[in-house]
Amino acid sequence: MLLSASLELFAEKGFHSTTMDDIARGAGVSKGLAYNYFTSKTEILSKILEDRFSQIQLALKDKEGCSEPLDRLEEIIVRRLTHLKENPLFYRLYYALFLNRPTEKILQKLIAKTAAVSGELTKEMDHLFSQLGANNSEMEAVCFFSELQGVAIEFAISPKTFPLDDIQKTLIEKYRRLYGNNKTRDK
Amino acid sequence: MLLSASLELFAEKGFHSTTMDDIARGAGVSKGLAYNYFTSKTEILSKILEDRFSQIQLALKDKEGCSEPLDRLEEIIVRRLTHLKENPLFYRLYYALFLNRPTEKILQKLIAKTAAVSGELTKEMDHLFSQLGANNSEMEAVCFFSELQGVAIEFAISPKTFPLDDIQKTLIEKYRRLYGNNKTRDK
Amino acid sequence: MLLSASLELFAEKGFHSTTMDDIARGAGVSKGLAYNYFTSKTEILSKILEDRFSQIQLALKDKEGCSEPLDRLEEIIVRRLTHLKENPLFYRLYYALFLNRPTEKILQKLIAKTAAVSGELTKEMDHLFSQLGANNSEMEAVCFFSELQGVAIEFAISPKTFPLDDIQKTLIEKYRRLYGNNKTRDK
Amino acid sequence: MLLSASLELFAEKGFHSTTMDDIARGAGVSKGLAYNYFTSKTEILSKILEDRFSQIQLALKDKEGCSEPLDRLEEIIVRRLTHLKENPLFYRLYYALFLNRPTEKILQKLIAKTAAVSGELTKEMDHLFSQLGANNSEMEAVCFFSELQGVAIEFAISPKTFPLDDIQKTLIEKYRRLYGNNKTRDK
DNA sequence: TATGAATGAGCTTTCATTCAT
DNA sequence: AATGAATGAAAGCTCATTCAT
Repeated sequence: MLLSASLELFAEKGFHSTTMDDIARGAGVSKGLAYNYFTSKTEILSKILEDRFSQIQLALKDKEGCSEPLDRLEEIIVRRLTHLKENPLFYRLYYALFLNRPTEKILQKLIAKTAAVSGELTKEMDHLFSQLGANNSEMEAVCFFSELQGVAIEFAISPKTFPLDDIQKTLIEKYRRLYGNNKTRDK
Repeated sequence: MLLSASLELFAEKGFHSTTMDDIARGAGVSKGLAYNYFTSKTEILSKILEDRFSQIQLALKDKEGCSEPLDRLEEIIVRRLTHLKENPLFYRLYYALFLNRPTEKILQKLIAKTAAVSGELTKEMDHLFSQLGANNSEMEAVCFFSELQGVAIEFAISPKTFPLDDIQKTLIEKYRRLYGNNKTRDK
Repeated sequence: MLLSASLELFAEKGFHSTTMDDIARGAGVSKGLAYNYFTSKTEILSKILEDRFSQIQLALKDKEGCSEPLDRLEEIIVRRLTHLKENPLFYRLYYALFLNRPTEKILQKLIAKTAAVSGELTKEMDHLFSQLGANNSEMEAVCFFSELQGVAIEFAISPKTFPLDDIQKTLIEKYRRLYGNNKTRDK
Repeated sequence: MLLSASLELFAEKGFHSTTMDDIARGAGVSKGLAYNYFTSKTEILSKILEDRFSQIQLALKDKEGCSEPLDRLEEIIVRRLTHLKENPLFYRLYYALFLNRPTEKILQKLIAKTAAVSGELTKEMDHLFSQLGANNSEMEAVCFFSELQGVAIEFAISPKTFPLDDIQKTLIEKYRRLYGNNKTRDK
């Protein structure tokens, strides 16, 4: 309860503009009780990040099914955007943290961790794009990753108005058009 | 001087984590003098935003040259990413502000303004994509915009390591492949 | 149990640095239960003081035996230092309280009481020293009292390393040498 | 100014019972300004200790003059009690700290330092007492040291009523009587 | 009798802002 | 135009005390 109230406030107002009074009020408890559960405001933030972090890893990892590369690409897009759709607040907070790197050691570690995961994912995409016959699969992977990130951020900023489902379709279609013919071409 | 020092600090540490002492020290002036130039820390931020804002409008507006749609698309990408490359700090600050909406009225207005400009741009892109024969030109425009945003943010976060030039090429090539044949098809 | 745990903690960390959590944990009971026995943290402290206070009075009072003044002096030294050796924690707490006078009324009263007892004791010593032929028996008494106090504090601070037994011997010998010959001289 | 106000308050009420508001009010400045001078309440305390510490070392060190041992003993007593008379508040604070060892690292170090100095002094006294022909010069030194400490504490607790000058005389006379005849005896 | 979750007053500390110089 | 000492409101956090169970 406290964590979800905090997430909402952190995402909306930012970590620093959110006071412990805000959090306590938001969670319907006293400030003192909040400090029974967590030792500091920073710890609340890091717990939020940790909690979702494992989820994200599970949700986003390419399951390396035996399916076609293009299907896997689609699957990756869908999985990522679905997770995004279910956690808009978290992603908003997460990207905000990324943008102005916190000074706290713990948070820096967590952020570094997620960056490492993104790096891995990009490598996997690299492989996938090379399978799809991309000229420069590495750049293609980075580009793809940034693209998804961009969509994620736009949605995170205005989850109510951003047409995520349509964008998802558009994205998938785009990549199908880009790489759908390669194989036939190769033949 | 004061504005550029502030921009650097705001971008790096975030608005709230930057103190007026930091700013004064960074600009090599006294705190008192800073308050002769600006009435508040918030005003410094809003001046930074305003200053760049006109630039951005000039730099990014589609000049509606008579050239081919595909060339115009390329031009838009290049112009935007060039501007980004020249102002990484500003973009980092800008996106951070977008992510945790400030409570100050002035800042909210400025943000709303830039959002409006983005909206216009998206409309223009809509038109462009329809010229290019996109099925759903509106979504295509939003998607394109998000894509650029994503690249921008990735670069803003790590301007030294992100391969912006390569990504630019990749992006352009991608769109050329996506829409390059449409016309011939139409013929 | 609660009182002895409290004494240990108060003596070691000081009254203010000891929390009710510390006390409850130290005594192996819940915080709530501690408040069933005592109405406040201050009350715990005052009960500790009161409890030992009667002991002290009994233990230290000069029994005015019919023995020789010098023997009585020795007896007083022994009695006091023995009591000290058996209650190092209490003395440490007691002297600490004396040094920074607490603001609570109850504690002030208790401290005033013990001061009164010390005053009485000093008077008795005055009498004793005049029997022993001291020039300025009153100052001698105060001096003696301070001396014992000093030894007590040194021992209270580091009960494990301070050589109390040897010091006791030294003290006794010292006073025997100081006043041992007086009588014979007087003869 | 701030340091002396703090010393007064710390000595009177104890470190923990003194708030930064008390200190600021006592020094006639705002709380904020106090934090311009010192980074924390603990730092104020440690500065007080450090400041006086060098004084104490200078004031108390046995100058090892060529004079007679007994004269040197007297000199040591006089020097110490004079310094005490001039800094009653400091000594009160100092002894209080000694009694309930603070948890802060810096303070512990300072206290350890002073303890080391006391140790040295005791060694010097050991030497002096052996010169004076004491049976057990080490214990005699410890005893002497405790004695002075006891007088110091009594005075520190009630500087207005404790007859320090008379006690000083009494002490000196006592030691003269104890060791004054030794030499002649030896002859 | 016994618990520990819950409270809130009060503490230390920070920092945007002011102002005497 | 320029300084930085000074302010005070507000933040994070602690802990004696209460209370539902």
